[in-house]
Amino acid sequence: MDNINNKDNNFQKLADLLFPDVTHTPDYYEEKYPYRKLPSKAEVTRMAPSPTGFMHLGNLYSALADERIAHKKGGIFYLRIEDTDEKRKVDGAVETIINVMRYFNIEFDEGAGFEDTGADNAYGPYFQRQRVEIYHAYVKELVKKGLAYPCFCTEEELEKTRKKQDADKVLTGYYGQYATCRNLSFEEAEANIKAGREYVIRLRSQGSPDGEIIFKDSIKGEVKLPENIHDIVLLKKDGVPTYHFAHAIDDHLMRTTMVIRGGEWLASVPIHYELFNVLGFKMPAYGHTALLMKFDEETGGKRKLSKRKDPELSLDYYRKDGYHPYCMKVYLLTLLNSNFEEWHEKFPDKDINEFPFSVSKMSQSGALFDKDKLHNICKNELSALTEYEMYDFLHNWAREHEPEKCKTWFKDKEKMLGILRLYMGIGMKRRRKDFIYARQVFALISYFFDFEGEEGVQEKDPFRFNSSIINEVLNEYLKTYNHNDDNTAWFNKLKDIADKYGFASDMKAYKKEPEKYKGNVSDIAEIIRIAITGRANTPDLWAIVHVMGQEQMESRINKVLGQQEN
RNA sequence: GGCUCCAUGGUCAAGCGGUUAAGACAUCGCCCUUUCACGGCGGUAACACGGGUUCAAAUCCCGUUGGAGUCACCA
Repeated sequence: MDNINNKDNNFQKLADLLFPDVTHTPDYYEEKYPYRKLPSKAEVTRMAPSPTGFMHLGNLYSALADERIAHKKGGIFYLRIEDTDEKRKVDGAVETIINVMRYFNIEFDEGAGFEDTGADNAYGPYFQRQRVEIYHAYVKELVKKGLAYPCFCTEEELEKTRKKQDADKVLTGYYGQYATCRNLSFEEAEANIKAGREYVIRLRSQGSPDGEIIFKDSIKGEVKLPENIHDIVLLKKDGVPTYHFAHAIDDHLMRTTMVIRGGEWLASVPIHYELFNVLGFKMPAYGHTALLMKFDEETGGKRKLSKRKDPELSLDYYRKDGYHPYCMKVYLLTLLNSNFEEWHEKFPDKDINEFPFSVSKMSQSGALFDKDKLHNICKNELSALTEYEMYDFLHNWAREHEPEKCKTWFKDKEKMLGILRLYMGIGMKRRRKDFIYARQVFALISYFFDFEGEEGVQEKDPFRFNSSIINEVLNEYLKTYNHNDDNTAWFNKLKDIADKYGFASDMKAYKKEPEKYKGNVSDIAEIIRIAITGRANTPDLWAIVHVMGQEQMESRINKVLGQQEN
């Protein structure tokens, strides 16, 4: 009995030695951060990035899930910055994160960066580095209970035992008999500290090697995992917590009810399980999302998105190319909830935020990022905009990414609107679907503007006839052209050209006996189209000429005629 | 390698013991069309393999194989 008391006493002494300045107890914080008063079923979720400022599609993917889960039932979605690793810090990252999320229409209710915005922010601070005294209070408590201890092992020593474990083919790590600092006496620890040796604080794991936990994941269902037996690091030598420990404290104190995170975290659930247990916290619900995958050209297989290897999947990239945020959201939602696509098609006019998002409908296996699908969605969504919305979207994008064109192309608003109407098929029976993203749109319509600088014919859309035919057709076209012709009269002239040079003006006749002709009226139109626009695919030619004007059209054709003669 | 998760067409996916195995993207063909598109119709194409359980298996169980994730004083 004396022995036990003595031991407890030593833990208390150790705790005071380690954390002489910690005055608050866990109870203080429990009271300071009470349970949130929220409607029933409302979830509290969060996004918790490290402040590198780099975000890729995968981050948006799970942030969107978090946001939907919180906001569909009046919950809270907040931003916490996990800046415990000094090396990862990048200036301005928080602003970047908030701005990127805002670009995609994902708003936080509170958190980092919202200190002066009138948000409640009652559960802050939201930067982990500003929370060290909180972490210390809890660690001190653990030390006092004998559930944590200082470890003085150096990196070299750790490396040495790891190698030995490897050689012996046993589990690597700091646990059991390998956890040498576990049983240091108070006096030894005290001597080490007085000698100025650096140390970390480790958990004294209570797990057993053949223990098993059954964990219920909101997405994956029941998962059997081995108990944690590692004496994991709680506080690094600079006194800052590791991710695991900070996660337990923060999500408990910030009263998070559901943690949606990437599947790469599933393997550390046993650690979190023990941590919550040892701290006396109730675990939040967890949903481990399937990772968004990418086809790897090198290996010919799938792998998770990597920020180093896939810069083209960074959210910045999508902004730079001018993908409309709404389209991105629709795409991600179709990946996130398999029934979304159907719902969206059924109720195209409903706000996508009204979709009953469901965690249980989330995919189990990793979806391959599919650019074709994204583009298809972009085409569809963009074709539903008005020309004015499109104008504003392009204008805003250009202001940031194409400042030159922003000045020149948008000088004549009516002209630009005319082009957009033409390309979007506004006023036609059906909308066209040519537009995918801003940069692509600019490339599509460039011939209306960069007329002088650009060469006539783009390589991928070359003429399919020889130059003498092209010359004949173009010359005849210019000769007979009358800017006052209406669409029908204009097209009849194309037919005349067809007849004159051995092309079929009647499609049905052509189909019956194609060998009798050089081609058909469609080929005539193609030649003229390519000459004027440099492209084989454009909207109605007559309309194009009436937006660009006769002069520009003629100048363009003459230029091609000049090239053909050389 | 240990542990874990996953496995339906090229891609995303419905499917929860009995289906002609949906749908979307991509692809191909036809139709519509005075040119480009849009649109309409149709085609090709899948339950990884092997054992069970069952009257009946894509569906449940066990193995195999394959893919992915993770094993830090990074998150």
